[in-house]
Amino acid sequence: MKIPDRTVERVILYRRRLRTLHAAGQVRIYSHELAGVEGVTPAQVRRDLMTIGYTGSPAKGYEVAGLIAKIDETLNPHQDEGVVLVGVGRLGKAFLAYFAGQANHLPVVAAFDVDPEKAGRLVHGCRCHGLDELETVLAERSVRVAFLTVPGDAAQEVADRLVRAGIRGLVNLAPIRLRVPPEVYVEYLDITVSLEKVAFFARRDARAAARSS
Amino acid sequence: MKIPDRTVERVILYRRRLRTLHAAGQVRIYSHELAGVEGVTPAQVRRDLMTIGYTGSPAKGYEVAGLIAKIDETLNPHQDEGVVLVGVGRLGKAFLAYFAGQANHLPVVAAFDVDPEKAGRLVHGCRCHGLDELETVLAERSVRVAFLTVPGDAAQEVADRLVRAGIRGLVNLAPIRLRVPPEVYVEYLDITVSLEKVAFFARRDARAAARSS
DNA sequence: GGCATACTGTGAATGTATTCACAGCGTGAT
DNA sequence: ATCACGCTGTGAATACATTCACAGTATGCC
Ligand SMILES: NC(=O)c1ccc[n+]([C@@H]2O[C@H](COP(=O)([O-])OP(=O)(O)OC[C@H]3O[C@@H](n4cnc5c(N)ncnc54)[C@H](O)[C@@H]3O)[C@@H](O)[C@H]2O)c1
Ligand SMILES: NC(=O)c1ccc[n+]([C@@H]2O[C@H](COP(=O)([O-])OP(=O)(O)OC[C@H]3O[C@@H](n4cnc5c(N)ncnc54)[C@H](O)[C@@H]3O)[C@@H](O)[C@H]2O)c1
Repeated sequence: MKIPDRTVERVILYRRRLRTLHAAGQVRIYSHELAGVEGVTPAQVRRDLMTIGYTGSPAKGYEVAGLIAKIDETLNPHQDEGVVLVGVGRLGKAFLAYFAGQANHLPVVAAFDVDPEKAGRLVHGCRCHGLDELETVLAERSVRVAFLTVPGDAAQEVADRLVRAGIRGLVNLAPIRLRVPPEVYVEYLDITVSLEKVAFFARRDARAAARSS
Repeated sequence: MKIPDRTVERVILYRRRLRTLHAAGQVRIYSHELAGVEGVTPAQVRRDLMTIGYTGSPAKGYEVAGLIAKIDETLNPHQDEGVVLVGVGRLGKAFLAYFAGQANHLPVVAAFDVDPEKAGRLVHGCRCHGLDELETVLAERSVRVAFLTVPGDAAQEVADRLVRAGIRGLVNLAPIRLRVPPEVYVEYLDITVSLEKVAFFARRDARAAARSS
Protein backbone atom coordinates (compact mmCIF):
# COMPACT_ATOMS: atom_id res chain seq x y z
CA MET A 1 0.00 0.00 0.00
CA LYS A 2 1.55 3.28 -1.11
CA ILE A 3 0.85 6.36 0.95
CA PRO A 4 1.64 9.67 -0.69
CA ASP A 5 4.02 12.15 0.88
CA ARG A 6 1.36 14.75 1.51
CA THR A 7 -0.93 12.28 3.17
CA VAL A 8 1.81 11.07 5.50
CA GLU A 9 2.44 14.63 6.54
CA ARG A 10 -1.19 15.32 7.32
CA VAL A 11 -1.68 12.04 9.11
CA ILE A 12 1.21 12.91 11.41
CA LEU A 13 -0.54 16.18 12.20
CA TYR A 14 -3.81 14.40 12.87
CA ARG A 15 -2.05 12.08 15.26
CA ARG A 16 -0.52 14.90 17.20
CA ARG A 17 -3.88 16.54 17.62
CA LEU A 18 -5.59 13.26 18.43
CA ARG A 19 -3.12 12.56 21.21
CA THR A 20 -3.94 15.86 22.84
CA LEU A 21 -7.65 15.21 22.53
CA HIS A 22 -7.27 11.68 23.81
CA ALA A 23 -5.37 12.92 26.83
CA ALA A 24 -8.19 15.40 27.38
CA GLY A 25 -10.65 12.56 27.41
CA GLN A 26 -12.28 12.91 23.99
CA VAL A 27 -13.47 9.56 22.70
CA ARG A 28 -14.81 10.25 19.23
CA ILE A 29 -14.22 12.81 16.51
CA TYR A 30 -15.77 13.76 13.18
CA SER A 31 -13.82 14.55 10.05
CA HIS A 32 -14.86 18.17 10.11
CA GLU A 33 -13.56 18.61 13.64
CA LEU A 34 -10.12 17.29 12.75
CA ALA A 35 -10.20 19.27 9.54
CA GLY A 36 -11.02 22.51 11.27
CA VAL A 37 -8.08 22.23 13.56
CA GLU A 38 -5.54 21.26 10.95
CA GLY A 39 -6.68 23.59 8.23
CA VAL A 40 -7.77 21.07 5.64
CA THR A 41 -11.16 20.09 4.28
CA PRO A 42 -13.29 17.35 5.85
CA ALA A 43 -13.24 15.48 2.55
CA GLN A 44 -9.47 15.46 2.68
CA VAL A 45 -9.46 14.03 6.17
CA ARG A 46 -11.80 11.25 5.13
CA ARG A 47 -9.72 10.52 2.05
CA ASP A 48 -6.53 10.41 4.14
CA LEU A 49 -8.05 8.03 6.67
CA MET A 50 -9.32 5.90 3.83
CA THR A 51 -5.78 5.79 2.46
CA ILE A 52 -4.38 4.43 5.69
CA GLY A 53 -7.34 2.08 5.92
CA TYR A 54 -9.18 3.35 8.96
CA THR A 55 -12.93 3.24 9.02
CA GLY A 56 -15.28 5.27 11.16
CA SER A 57 -18.98 5.05 11.58
CA PRO A 58 -21.38 7.56 10.04
CA ALA A 59 -23.20 8.21 13.25
CA LYS A 60 -20.32 8.23 15.70
CA GLY A 61 -17.42 9.45 13.62
CA TYR A 62 -13.95 8.06 14.30
CA GLU A 63 -12.74 6.58 17.55
CA VAL A 64 -9.87 8.68 18.82
CA ALA A 65 -7.95 5.84 20.47
CA GLY A 66 -8.49 3.44 17.59
CA LEU A 67 -7.39 5.99 15.04
CA ILE A 68 -4.22 6.81 16.96
CA ALA A 69 -3.43 3.11 17.14
CA LYS A 70 -4.04 2.71 13.42
CA ILE A 71 -1.76 5.63 12.58
CA ASP A 72 0.97 4.31 14.86
CA GLU A 73 0.72 0.93 13.26
CA THR A 74 0.83 2.40 9.77
CA LEU A 75 3.64 4.88 10.29
CA ASN A 76 5.74 3.18 12.92
CA PRO A 77 5.34 -0.54 12.44
CA HIS A 78 8.68 -1.23 14.10
CA GLN A 79 10.01 -0.63 17.54
CA ASP A 80 11.13 2.81 18.50
CA GLU A 81 14.21 3.52 16.49
CA GLY A 82 16.95 5.92 17.40
CA VAL A 83 18.13 8.79 15.25
CA VAL A 84 21.41 10.67 15.34
CA LEU A 85 22.43 14.27 14.79
CA VAL A 86 25.57 15.39 12.99
CA GLY A 87 26.83 18.93 13.60
CA VAL A 88 26.55 20.08 17.20
CA GLY A 89 26.55 23.79 16.46
CA ARG A 90 23.98 26.36 17.47
CA LEU A 91 21.18 24.71 15.59
CA GLY A 92 22.23 21.21 16.52
CA LYS A 93 22.35 22.12 20.20
CA ALA A 94 18.91 23.70 20.06
CA PHE A 95 17.58 20.48 18.54
CA LEU A 96 19.27 18.33 21.16
CA ALA A 97 17.78 20.46 23.90
CA TYR A 98 14.37 20.27 22.34
CA PHE A 99 14.32 16.54 21.79
CA ALA A 100 15.80 15.86 25.21
CA GLY A 101 12.68 17.40 26.70
CA GLN A 102 10.35 15.16 24.73
CA ALA A 103 9.28 11.59 25.26
CA ASN A 104 9.62 10.87 21.59
CA HIS A 105 9.36 7.52 19.95
CA LEU A 106 12.25 8.64 17.77
CA PRO A 107 14.87 9.49 20.39
CA VAL A 108 18.16 11.12 19.46
CA VAL A 109 20.60 8.48 20.63
CA ALA A 110 23.89 10.11 19.66
CA ALA A 111 25.45 13.23 18.21
CA PHE A 112 28.63 13.77 16.18
CA ASP A 113 30.90 16.68 15.47
CA VAL A 114 34.35 17.20 13.98
CA ASP A 115 35.27 19.62 16.71
CA PRO A 116 37.45 17.69 19.17
CA GLU A 117 36.28 20.09 21.89
CA LYS A 118 32.85 18.50 21.64
CA ALA A 119 33.81 14.86 21.41
CA GLY A 120 33.03 12.91 24.54
CA ARG A 121 30.88 15.58 26.09
CA LEU A 122 27.23 15.28 26.99
CA VAL A 123 25.08 17.89 25.30
CA HIS A 124 21.63 18.13 26.87
CA GLY A 125 21.93 14.54 27.91
CA CYS A 126 23.05 13.33 24.51
CA ARG A 127 26.52 11.86 24.06
CA CYS A 128 28.63 13.67 21.48
CA HIS A 129 31.13 11.58 19.56
CA GLY A 130 33.99 12.36 17.25
CA LEU A 131 33.37 11.59 13.60
CA ASP A 132 35.68 8.59 13.76
CA GLU A 133 33.10 6.73 15.82
CA LEU A 134 30.28 7.38 13.39
CA GLU A 135 30.22 4.01 11.65
CA THR A 136 30.57 2.07 14.89
CA VAL A 137 27.77 3.85 16.71
CA LEU A 138 25.39 3.71 13.76
CA ALA A 139 25.94 -0.01 13.40
CA GLU A 140 25.60 -0.68 17.11
CA ARG A 141 22.34 1.17 17.40
CA SER A 142 21.15 0.27 13.89
CA VAL A 143 20.25 3.87 13.21
CA ARG A 144 18.58 4.63 9.89
CA VAL A 145 17.74 8.33 10.21
CA ALA A 146 19.93 11.37 10.82
CA PHE A 147 19.66 15.12 11.29
CA LEU A 148 22.22 17.00 9.29
CA THR A 149 23.13 20.32 10.92
CA VAL A 150 26.67 20.85 9.65
CA PRO A 151 27.77 23.87 7.60
CA GLY A 152 26.70 23.82 3.98
CA ASP A 153 30.11 23.08 2.56
CA ALA A 154 30.52 19.97 4.71
CA ALA A 155 27.00 18.66 4.16
CA GLN A 156 27.51 16.62 0.98
CA GLU A 157 30.60 14.95 2.32
CA VAL A 158 28.95 14.08 5.63
CA ALA A 159 25.82 12.87 3.85
CA ASP A 160 27.91 10.56 1.67
CA ARG A 161 29.52 9.09 4.72
CA LEU A 162 26.20 8.64 6.51
CA VAL A 163 24.73 6.89 3.51
CA ARG A 164 27.72 4.59 3.27
CA ALA A 165 27.22 3.82 6.96
CA GLY A 166 23.66 2.70 6.30
CA ILE A 167 21.53 5.80 6.82
CA ARG A 168 18.31 5.69 4.80
CA GLY A 169 16.69 8.98 5.73
CA LEU A 170 18.03 12.49 6.29
CA VAL A 171 16.60 15.70 7.68
CA ASN A 172 18.84 18.27 6.07
CA LEU A 173 19.13 21.75 7.53
CA ALA A 174 22.09 22.84 5.44
CA PRO A 175 21.28 25.17 2.57
CA ILE A 176 22.21 22.81 -0.25
CA ARG A 177 20.52 20.04 -2.20
CA LEU A 178 22.17 16.70 -1.55
CA ARG A 179 23.05 14.04 -4.07
CA VAL A 180 22.04 10.73 -2.58
CA PRO A 181 21.11 7.34 -3.98
CA PRO A 182 17.42 6.93 -4.77
CA GLU A 183 16.70 4.68 -1.81
CA VAL A 184 17.65 7.45 0.62
CA TYR A 185 14.87 9.87 1.50
CA VAL A 186 15.84 13.48 2.19
CA GLU A 187 13.64 16.09 3.78
CA TYR A 188 14.88 19.65 3.32
CA LEU A 189 14.25 22.27 5.97
CA ASP A 190 15.66 25.31 4.34
CA ILE A 191 14.99 28.27 6.56
CA THR A 192 16.27 30.91 4.20
CA VAL A 193 14.15 29.58 1.35
CA SER A 194 11.11 29.53 3.62
CA LEU A 195 11.71 33.11 4.62
CA GLU A 196 12.06 34.26 1.04
CA LYS A 197 8.96 32.39 0.04
CA VAL A 198 6.96 33.98 2.82
CA ALA A 199 8.30 37.40 1.92
CA PHE A 200 7.08 36.84 -1.61
CA PHE A 201 3.61 35.63 -0.75
CA ALA A 202 3.16 38.15 2.06
CA ARG A 203 3.06 40.73 -0.65
CA ARG A 204 0.42 39.30 -2.89
CA ASP A 205 -2.92 38.29 -1.55
CA ALA A 206 -2.01 34.94 -0.25
CA ARG A 207 -4.52 32.20 0.20
CA ALA A 208 -4.64 31.07 3.82
CA ALA A 209 -2.26 28.33 2.84
CA ALA A 210 -1.65 25.21 4.76
CA ARG A 211 1.30 23.07 3.75
CA SER A 212 3.60 21.80 6.37
CA SER A 213 7.16 20.81 6.08
CA MET B 1 0.74 36.88 -13.18
CA LYS B 2 0.27 34.08 -10.67
CA ILE B 3 3.29 32.03 -9.72
CA PRO B 4 2.60 28.74 -7.97
CA ASP B 5 4.07 27.97 -4.59
CA ARG B 6 6.24 25.16 -5.83
CA THR B 7 7.66 27.26 -8.61
CA VAL B 8 8.56 30.07 -6.22
CA GLU B 9 10.41 27.60 -4.07
CA ARG B 10 12.43 26.22 -6.95
CA VAL B 11 13.17 29.62 -8.38
CA ILE B 12 14.63 30.66 -5.04
CA LEU B 13 16.89 27.62 -5.20
CA TYR B 14 17.93 28.44 -8.75
CA ARG B 15 18.82 31.95 -7.68
CA ARG B 16 20.99 30.74 -4.84
CA ARG B 17 22.89 28.47 -7.17
CA LEU B 18 23.12 31.11 -9.86
CA ARG B 19 24.65 33.59 -7.43
CA THR B 20 27.40 31.13 -6.61
CA LEU B 21 28.04 30.45 -10.26
CA HIS B 22 27.98 34.14 -11.09
CA ALA B 23 30.52 34.85 -8.36
CA ALA B 24 32.64 32.08 -9.84
CA GLY B 25 32.53 33.82 -13.20
CA GLN B 26 30.06 31.64 -15.10
CA VAL B 27 28.22 33.68 -17.70
CA ARG B 28 25.70 31.30 -19.25
CA ILE B 29 23.88 28.16 -18.17
CA TYR B 30 21.64 25.54 -19.77
CA SER B 31 18.48 24.20 -18.24
CA HIS B 32 19.99 20.76 -17.76
CA GLU B 33 22.89 22.19 -15.78
CA LEU B 34 20.64 24.01 -13.34
CA ALA B 35 18.39 20.98 -13.16
CA GLY B 36 21.21 18.62 -12.34
CA VAL B 37 22.29 20.68 -9.39
CA GLU B 38 18.86 21.22 -7.92
CA GLY B 39 17.50 17.76 -8.50
CA VAL B 40 14.72 18.59 -10.93
CA THR B 41 14.23 17.88 -14.62
CA PRO B 42 15.42 20.23 -17.34
CA ALA B 43 11.85 20.55 -18.58
CA GLN B 44 10.82 21.75 -15.17
CA VAL B 45 13.52 24.39 -15.13
CA ARG B 46 12.41 25.66 -18.51
CA ARG B 47 8.78 25.68 -17.43
CA ASP B 48 9.67 27.58 -14.26
CA LEU B 49 11.65 30.19 -16.14
CA MET B 50 8.82 30.49 -18.61
CA THR B 51 6.49 31.12 -15.69
CA ILE B 52 8.54 34.02 -14.42
CA GLY B 53 8.92 35.25 -17.97
CA TYR B 54 12.60 34.81 -18.62
CA THR B 55 13.77 33.83 -22.04
CA GLY B 56 17.03 32.22 -23.00
CA SER B 57 18.47 31.51 -26.36
CA PRO B 58 18.61 28.03 -27.84
CA ALA B 59 22.23 28.21 -28.67
CA LYS B 60 23.57 30.00 -25.62
CA GLY B 61 21.18 28.96 -22.88
CA TYR B 62 20.33 31.48 -20.17
CA GLU B 63 22.45 34.41 -19.10
CA VAL B 64 23.36 33.97 -15.46
CA ALA B 65 23.37 37.65 -14.57
CA GLY B 66 20.19 38.40 -16.48
CA LEU B 67 18.36 35.51 -14.93
CA ILE B 68 19.38 36.53 -11.42
CA ALA B 69 18.14 40.02 -12.13
CA LYS B 70 14.86 38.71 -13.48
CA ILE B 71 14.33 36.53 -10.41
CA ASP B 72 15.14 39.41 -8.08
CA GLU B 73 12.73 41.62 -9.92
CA THR B 74 10.01 38.99 -9.82
CA LEU B 75 10.39 37.91 -6.22
CA ASN B 76 11.59 41.07 -4.57
CA PRO B 77 10.16 43.97 -6.49
CA HIS B 78 10.42 46.27 -3.50
CA GLN B 79 13.31 47.53 -1.50
CA ASP B 80 14.89 45.27 1.05
CA GLU B 81 12.36 44.80 3.75
CA GLY B 82 13.10 43.94 7.34
CA VAL B 83 11.69 40.98 9.20
CA VAL B 84 11.35 40.39 12.94
CA LEU B 85 11.66 37.38 15.19
CA VAL B 86 9.45 36.66 18.18
CA GLY B 87 10.71 34.26 20.84
CA VAL B 88 14.39 34.61 21.63
CA GLY B 89 14.87 31.08 23.00
CA ARG B 90 17.34 28.49 21.87
CA LEU B 91 15.98 28.29 18.38
CA GLY B 92 15.43 32.02 18.09
CA LYS B 93 19.00 32.74 19.15
CA ALA B 94 20.38 30.25 16.65
CA PHE B 95 18.43 32.03 13.92
CA LEU B 96 19.61 35.45 15.02
CA ALA B 97 23.20 34.23 15.00
CA TYR B 98 22.77 32.73 11.57
CA PHE B 99 21.13 35.71 9.94
CA ALA B 100 23.57 38.13 11.57
CA GLY B 101 26.33 36.42 9.62
CA GLN B 102 24.56 36.86 6.30
CA ALA B 103 24.26 39.81 3.99
CA ASN B 104 20.62 39.07 3.40
CA HIS B 105 18.19 41.25 1.54
CA LEU B 106 15.70 40.29 4.26
CA PRO B 107 17.53 41.42 7.40
CA VAL B 108 16.20 40.65 10.86
CA VAL B 109 15.70 44.15 12.20
CA ALA B 110 14.34 43.38 15.66
CA ALA B 111 13.51 40.58 18.08
CA PHE B 112 10.90 40.29 20.81
CA ASP B 113 10.46 38.18 23.92
CA VAL B 114 8.24 38.22 27.00
CA ASP B 115 11.17 37.48 29.22
CA PRO B 116 12.14 40.82 30.82
CA GLU B 117 15.68 39.47 31.16
CA LYS B 118 16.01 39.68 27.41
CA ALA B 119 14.36 43.01 26.77
CA GLY B 120 16.82 45.72 25.83
CA ARG B 121 19.70 43.37 25.21
CA LEU B 122 21.52 42.87 21.97
CA VAL B 123 21.46 39.27 20.77
CA HIS B 124 23.97 38.62 18.02
CA GLY B 125 23.72 42.22 17.02
CA CYS B 126 19.94 42.27 17.00
CA ARG B 127 18.05 44.41 19.46
CA CYS B 128 15.64 42.49 21.66
CA HIS B 129 12.49 44.30 22.75
CA GLY B 130 9.79 43.58 25.27
CA LEU B 131 6.46 42.59 23.78
CA ASP B 132 4.98 45.95 24.71
CA GLU B 133 7.03 47.59 21.98
CA LEU B 134 5.89 45.18 19.29
CA GLU B 135 3.30 47.37 17.60
CA THR B 136 5.51 50.44 17.67
CA VAL B 137 8.55 48.78 16.18
CA LEU B 138 6.57 46.98 13.47
CA ALA B 139 4.94 50.21 12.42
CA GLU B 140 8.19 52.18 12.47
CA ARG B 141 10.00 49.68 10.30
CA SER B 142 6.92 48.71 8.31
CA VAL B 143 7.68 45.05 8.80
CA ARG B 144 5.44 42.56 7.06
CA VAL B 145 7.11 39.23 7.83
CA ALA B 146 7.96 37.52 11.13
CA PHE B 147 9.63 34.40 12.46
CA LEU B 148 7.63 32.75 15.19
CA THR B 149 9.85 30.83 17.61
CA VAL B 150 7.80 30.95 20.80
CA PRO B 151 6.53 27.87 22.66
CA GLY B 152 3.58 26.12 21.08
CA ASP B 153 1.04 27.26 23.64
CA ALA B 154 1.90 30.92 23.11
CA ALA B 155 2.07 30.76 19.32
CA GLN B 156 -1.58 31.40 18.44
CA GLU B 157 -1.84 34.33 20.77
CA VAL B 158 1.38 35.89 19.48
CA ALA B 159 0.35 35.25 15.88
CA ASP B 160 -2.96 37.02 16.48
CA ARG B 161 -1.15 40.01 17.86
CA LEU B 162 1.32 40.08 14.98
CA VAL B 163 -1.47 39.93 12.45
CA ARG B 164 -3.30 42.76 14.18
CA ALA B 165 -0.08 44.73 14.04
CA GLY B 166 0.07 44.34 10.27
CA ILE B 167 2.13 41.22 9.67
CA ARG B 168 1.26 39.52 6.37
CA GLY B 169 3.59 36.53 6.40
CA LEU B 170 4.79 34.17 9.10
CA VAL B 171 7.47 31.51 9.32
CA ASN B 172 6.13 29.35 12.12
CA LEU B 173 8.45 27.01 14.01
CA ALA B 174 6.00 26.15 16.77
CA PRO B 175 4.37 22.74 16.50
CA ILE B 176 0.83 23.92 15.91
CA ARG B 177 -1.28 25.03 12.97
CA LEU B 178 -2.22 28.68 13.22
CA ARG B 179 -5.58 30.24 12.55
CA VAL B 180 -4.96 33.37 10.57
CA PRO B 181 -7.00 35.44 8.12
CA PRO B 182 -6.71 34.33 4.51
CA GLU B 183 -4.53 37.26 3.46
CA VAL B 184 -1.77 36.12 5.80
CA TYR B 185 0.61 33.53 4.44
CA VAL B 186 2.06 31.00 6.85
CA GLU B 187 4.97 28.68 6.18
CA TYR B 188 5.27 25.83 8.64
CA LEU B 189 8.67 24.44 9.57
CA ASP B 190 7.72 21.58 11.77
CA ILE B 191 10.83 19.71 12.72
CA THR B 192 9.13 16.87 14.53
CA VAL B 193 6.80 16.23 11.63
CA SER B 194 9.74 16.25 9.24
CA LEU B 195 11.56 13.75 11.38
CA GLU B 196 8.60 11.42 11.56
CA LYS B 197 8.05 11.68 7.84
CA VAL B 198 11.65 10.80 7.14
CA ALA B 199 11.50 7.89 9.56
CA PHE B 200 8.50 6.60 7.66
CA PHE B 201 9.96 6.92 4.18
CA ALA B 202 13.41 5.73 5.25
CA ARG B 203 11.79 2.38 5.75
CA ARG B 204 10.15 1.91 2.43
CA ASP B 205 12.06 2.28 -0.77
CA ALA B 206 11.95 5.98 -1.04
CA ARG B 207 12.24 7.72 -4.33
CA ALA B 208 15.17 10.12 -4.35
CA ALA B 209 12.70 12.83 -3.50
CA ALA B 210 13.28 16.49 -3.84
CA ARG B 211 10.80 18.80 -2.17
CA SER B 212 12.04 21.70 -0.21
CA SER B 213 10.39 23.51 2.55
C1' DG C 1 27.27 31.02 -47.06
C1' DG C 2 25.06 26.82 -45.90
C1' DC C 3 24.40 23.17 -42.79
C1' DA C 4 24.33 20.26 -38.65
C1' DT C 5 23.75 20.69 -33.91
C1' DA C 6 21.83 21.17 -29.47
C1' DC C 7 19.37 23.93 -27.30
C1' DT C 8 14.83 26.58 -25.97
C1' DG C 9 9.70 27.45 -25.72
C1' DT C 10 5.53 25.37 -25.36
C1' DG C 11 1.05 22.68 -26.59
C1' DA C 12 -0.44 18.47 -25.39
C1' DA C 13 -0.32 14.39 -22.55
C1' DT C 14 0.16 12.40 -18.49
C1' DG C 15 0.26 11.96 -13.58
C1' DT C 16 -1.02 13.40 -8.99
C1' DA C 17 -3.87 15.76 -5.44
C1' DT C 18 -7.99 17.69 -3.98
C1' DT C 19 -12.80 18.45 -3.91
C1' DC C 20 -17.54 17.40 -5.11
C1' DA C 21 -21.58 15.13 -4.38
C1' DC C 22 -24.33 11.56 -3.09
C1' DA C 23 -25.75 6.75 -1.83
C1' DG C 24 -25.98 4.17 2.25
C1' DC C 25 -26.36 3.59 7.02
C1' DG C 26 -26.36 3.54 12.17
C1' DT C 27 -28.26 6.29 15.71
C1' DG C 28 -31.22 8.76 18.66
C1' DA C 29 -35.66 10.82 18.78
C1' DT C 30 -40.41 10.01 18.84
C1' DA D 1 -40.88 0.44 15.48
C1' DT D 2 -40.22 3.83 12.43
C1' DC D 3 -38.23 7.98 10.77
C1' DA D 4 -35.22 11.81 9.89
C1' DC D 5 -30.77 13.26 10.40
C1' DG D 6 -25.98 13.92 9.63
C1' DC D 7 -22.36 11.49 9.15
C1' DT D 8 -18.97 8.31 6.38
C1' DG D 9 -16.91 6.07 2.18
C1' DT D 10 -16.01 6.69 -2.34
C1' DG D 11 -16.56 7.12 -7.65
C1' DA D 12 -16.28 10.84 -10.52
C1' DA D 13 -14.97 15.49 -11.53
C1' DT D 14 -11.94 18.94 -11.23
C1' DA D 15 -7.74 21.34 -10.41
C1' DC D 16 -2.99 21.43 -10.30
C1' DA D 17 1.87 19.93 -11.44
C1' DT D 18 5.07 17.59 -14.16
C1' DT D 19 6.87 15.54 -18.21
C1' DC D 20 6.92 14.54 -23.11
C1' DA D 21 8.06 15.59 -27.53
C1' DC D 22 8.91 18.39 -31.17
C1' DA D 23 8.95 22.61 -34.09
C1' DG D 24 11.72 26.58 -34.36
C1' DT D 25 16.16 28.80 -34.21
C1' DA D 26 20.63 30.92 -33.19
C1' DT D 27 25.18 29.49 -33.30
C1' DG D 28 29.59 27.77 -34.72
C1' DC D 29 31.85 25.00 -38.09
C1' DC D 30 33.40 23.92 -42.54
N1 LIG E 1 21.50 28.48 12.88
C1 LIG E 1 20.49 28.73 12.09
O1 LIG E 1 19.54 29.35 12.50
C2 LIG E 1 20.45 28.24 10.69
C3 LIG E 1 19.50 28.75 9.82
C4 LIG E 1 19.47 28.28 8.50
C5 LIG E 1 20.35 27.30 8.11
N2 LIG E 1 21.24 26.84 8.98
C6 LIG E 1 22.17 25.81 8.53
O2 LIG E 1 22.28 24.80 9.51
C7 LIG E 1 23.60 24.34 9.55
C8 LIG E 1 24.14 24.49 10.95
O3 LIG E 1 24.03 25.84 11.35
P1 LIG E 1 24.61 26.34 12.72
O4 LIG E 1 24.17 27.73 12.89
O5 LIG E 1 24.32 25.36 13.79
O6 LIG E 1 26.17 26.32 12.41
P2 LIG E 1 27.38 26.21 13.44
O7 LIG E 1 28.57 26.70 12.75
O8 LIG E 1 26.98 26.81 14.75
O9 LIG E 1 27.49 24.65 13.70
C9 LIG E 1 28.01 23.75 12.77
C10 LIG E 1 28.61 22.59 13.54
O10 LIG E 1 29.01 21.57 12.63
C11 LIG E 1 30.31 21.11 12.99
N3 LIG E 1 30.93 20.57 11.80
C12 LIG E 1 31.58 21.23 10.82
N4 LIG E 1 32.01 20.38 9.89
C13 LIG E 1 31.63 19.15 10.27
C14 LIG E 1 31.82 17.86 9.73
N5 LIG E 1 32.44 17.66 8.57
N6 LIG E 1 31.31 16.80 10.41
C15 LIG E 1 30.65 17.00 11.60
N7 LIG E 1 30.47 18.20 12.15
C16 LIG E 1 30.96 19.26 11.50
C17 LIG E 1 31.00 22.30 13.58
O11 LIG E 1 32.04 21.90 14.44
C18 LIG E 1 29.86 22.98 14.32
O12 LIG E 1 29.75 22.50 15.63
C19 LIG E 1 24.38 25.14 8.53
O13 LIG E 1 24.41 24.40 7.31
C20 LIG E 1 23.54 26.36 8.34
O14 LIG E 1 23.67 26.88 7.03
C21 LIG E 1 21.32 27.28 10.27
N1 LIG F 1 14.62 24.07 19.75
C1 LIG F 1 14.29 23.23 18.79
O1 LIG F 1 15.13 22.54 18.26
C2 LIG F 1 12.88 23.08 18.34
C3 LIG F 1 12.55 22.00 17.54
C4 LIG F 1 11.23 21.86 17.11
C5 LIG F 1 10.30 22.82 17.45
N2 LIG F 1 10.65 23.86 18.23
C6 LIG F 1 9.65 24.84 18.56
O2 LIG F 1 10.19 26.13 18.42
C7 LIG F 1 9.69 26.95 19.43
C8 LIG F 1 10.83 27.55 20.21
O3 LIG F 1 11.64 26.52 20.70
P1 LIG F 1 12.86 26.83 21.65
O4 LIG F 1 13.59 25.55 21.83
O5 LIG F 1 13.62 28.00 21.15
O6 LIG F 1 12.11 27.18 23.01
P2 LIG F 1 12.65 28.09 24.20
O7 LIG F 1 11.80 27.76 25.37
O8 LIG F 1 14.12 27.96 24.31
O9 LIG F 1 12.34 29.56 23.73
C9 LIG F 1 11.08 30.12 23.70
C10 LIG F 1 11.24 31.62 23.90
O10 LIG F 1 9.98 32.24 23.69
C11 LIG F 1 9.79 33.18 24.74
N3 LIG F 1 8.34 33.37 24.90
C12 LIG F 1 7.47 32.63 25.59
N4 LIG F 1 6.22 33.10 25.49
C13 LIG F 1 6.31 34.21 24.73
C14 LIG F 1 5.37 35.16 24.27
N5 LIG F 1 4.08 35.05 24.54
N6 LIG F 1 5.81 36.17 23.51
C15 LIG F 1 7.11 36.27 23.18
N7 LIG F 1 8.05 35.40 23.59
C16 LIG F 1 7.66 34.39 24.35
C17 LIG F 1 10.45 32.60 25.94
O11 LIG F 1 10.80 33.63 26.86
C18 LIG F 1 11.69 31.96 25.31
O12 LIG F 1 12.74 32.88 25.23
C19 LIG F 1 8.77 26.10 20.27
O13 LIG F 1 7.45 26.25 19.81
C20 LIG F 1 9.23 24.72 19.98
O14 LIG F 1 8.19 23.78 20.08
C21 LIG F 1 11.94 24.01 18.68
